[in-house]
Amino acid sequence: MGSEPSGRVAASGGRVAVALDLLRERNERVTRARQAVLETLDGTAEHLTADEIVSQAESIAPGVHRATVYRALATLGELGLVTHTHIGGAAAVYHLALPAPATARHAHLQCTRCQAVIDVPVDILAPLTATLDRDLGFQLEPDHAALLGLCADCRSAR
Amino acid sequence: MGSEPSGRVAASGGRVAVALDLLRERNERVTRARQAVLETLDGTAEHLTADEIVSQAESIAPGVHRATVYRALATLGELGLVTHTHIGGAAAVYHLALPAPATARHAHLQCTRCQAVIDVPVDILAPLTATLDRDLGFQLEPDHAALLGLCADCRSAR
DNA sequence: CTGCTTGCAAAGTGTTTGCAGGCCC
DNA sequence: GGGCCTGCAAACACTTTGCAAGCAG
Repeated sequence: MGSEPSGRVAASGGRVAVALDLLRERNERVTRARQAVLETLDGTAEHLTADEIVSQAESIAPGVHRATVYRALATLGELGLVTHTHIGGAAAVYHLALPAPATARHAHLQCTRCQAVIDVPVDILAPLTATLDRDLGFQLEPDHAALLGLCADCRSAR
Repeated sequence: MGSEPSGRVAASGGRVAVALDLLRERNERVTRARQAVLETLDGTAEHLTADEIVSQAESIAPGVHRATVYRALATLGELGLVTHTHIGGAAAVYHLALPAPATARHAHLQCTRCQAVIDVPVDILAPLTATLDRDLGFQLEPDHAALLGLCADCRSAR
């Protein structure tokens, strides 16, 4: 399944390795729990909820605790390595913000009927971002909360 | 304080009265709890959380229960009389969607630093709404979730 | 060693649900 | 009087926190 030659993380080039380096750089400790969280996030293109991260991290670092995952996500978030998005009023989803914090960012649309989450490039929000900036001085974080509405399927279905 | 001549709700013209009429029209029951919720929402220009609505409704209809307020808000929401907005990952805020369901709607910006909530006319989101509609067939509900970012004050402060 | 991190358990929000009784129509 | 609504309590989902032990540096 994995593209790594061995069971270990690649020594260079991998996003996890980059993240771990940044941890060391900031004098944050490199722990099994944090590695497991980073590898989990690196291993999926999906948006993972904290609970899903717990499950998957569990298989990398058995015994890792839910609370620890939350704390790791908070720390990694403060360092800018991980971002989260609030989906409606429910659980937040997390993703790795690497290689560059501003690259490949996407916003989320969620359907209020079927709950589907649709990724859209942040570009779509660029005009709005500019407007809010110009008119109100508000610096939008376009990927920090999902936009809610009805998806195409549910619109035609009802 | 109030602009009503007596302690009772005005027989006509009041938003609460309009809402109650619509309830009857839909064969939904007009109960003390629902009235209290509507009057509470009518009485403030603020965005109220469910908990704040409970407190204030309590003084109109003593003994009204939290769960009942949630159910009333759900029912009123389904009828289009009340809308709610998810503010970040925290409690939703509710407002009366009257007189007309599509009038005076506003979106919410929330500052991720100072938590302030800023109202903006939905017009600002019109271009985005049009883009999402055209490109993806997604029907945005611009006031259903707050947009997160940094407010002008916090931007300059840091 | 020093103290940041973890595991555990428990508490804290915000919201929903099952049930029996009560009120609206 | 029939059935929708309510009050109550308990459960629920997500997240946070206090504390003692553990591991990173």
